[in-house]
Amino acid sequence: MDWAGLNAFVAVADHGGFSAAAEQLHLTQPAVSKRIALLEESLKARLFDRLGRQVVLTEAGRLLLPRARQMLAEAEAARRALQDMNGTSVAG
Amino acid sequence: MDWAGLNAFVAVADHGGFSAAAEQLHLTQPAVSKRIALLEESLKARLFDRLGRQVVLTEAGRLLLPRARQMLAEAEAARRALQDMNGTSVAG
DNA sequence: AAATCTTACGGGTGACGTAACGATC
DNA sequence: GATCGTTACGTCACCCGTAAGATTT
Repeated sequence: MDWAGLNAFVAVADHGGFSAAAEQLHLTQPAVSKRIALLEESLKARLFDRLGRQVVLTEAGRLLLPRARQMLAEAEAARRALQDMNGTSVAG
Repeated sequence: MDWAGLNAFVAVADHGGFSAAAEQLHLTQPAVSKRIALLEESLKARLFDRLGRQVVLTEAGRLLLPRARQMLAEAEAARRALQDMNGTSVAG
C-alpha cells in the first residue's frame, strides 16, 4: 500500500474507470492499471470487478474507499499543518 | 511524504536515535538518515534537531508525530479490515 | 470496429548497503 | 578513541510511457 496506489484507487472509484482516472492523475492508462494491480496485490484483495468495460467496486473496494479518503485527507492535513507552522511568525 | 518515511520518523522519535531506529526497521543507519532527510525535504520542515549525538524533535516534529502515528494506525487498520473481510465465512 | 483494461518491453529514477568522513562525549 | 549521524558511490529494483494483445459492446 502506498499513497500513489491509494490516489489511483480513489480516482478510479470516483470516475468509474481507469481511463478517466488516468487523465485526472496525468498518467497513462497502463500506469493506473499497474498501480491498482500492485495495490490489490499488496492488500491481497481485489478492489474492482472488471465486468467488460464496466468497472465496479468489490466489497473490499467499498470497504477501503472511505478509509483511503481518510488517509489521503490526513496526509494533506499534516502537510498543511506543517506549512502553516512554517509561516507562523516567520515570514519567508 | 511516504509510509517508509513516516515509519522511520516515528521509529527515530520513539528510540531517540537513528541507530536504534535502524535496528528496529531492519535497515542500516544511512538508510534511515536518508529517509528522514527525504521526508524533511518533502515537507520542507526540519523534524529533528541534531544536537551532537542528541536527537530531539523540533516543533514541526512534535506537530507531526501524533499525525504520523494516526496515519500509520489507519493504514494498519485498513489492512486488518481487508484481511478480516477475506477471512469472513471463508476459512482459507 | 471502437473503446477499455492488461501484458510486454526498454529507459530513467530512486533506495539500499558498504565505505569513508566529520562531530561529539 | 568510541559512538553516532551524514555523505559518496555502485548496484538493483521499481515506475512510467510506448506498443501490442484480449475482451466487450
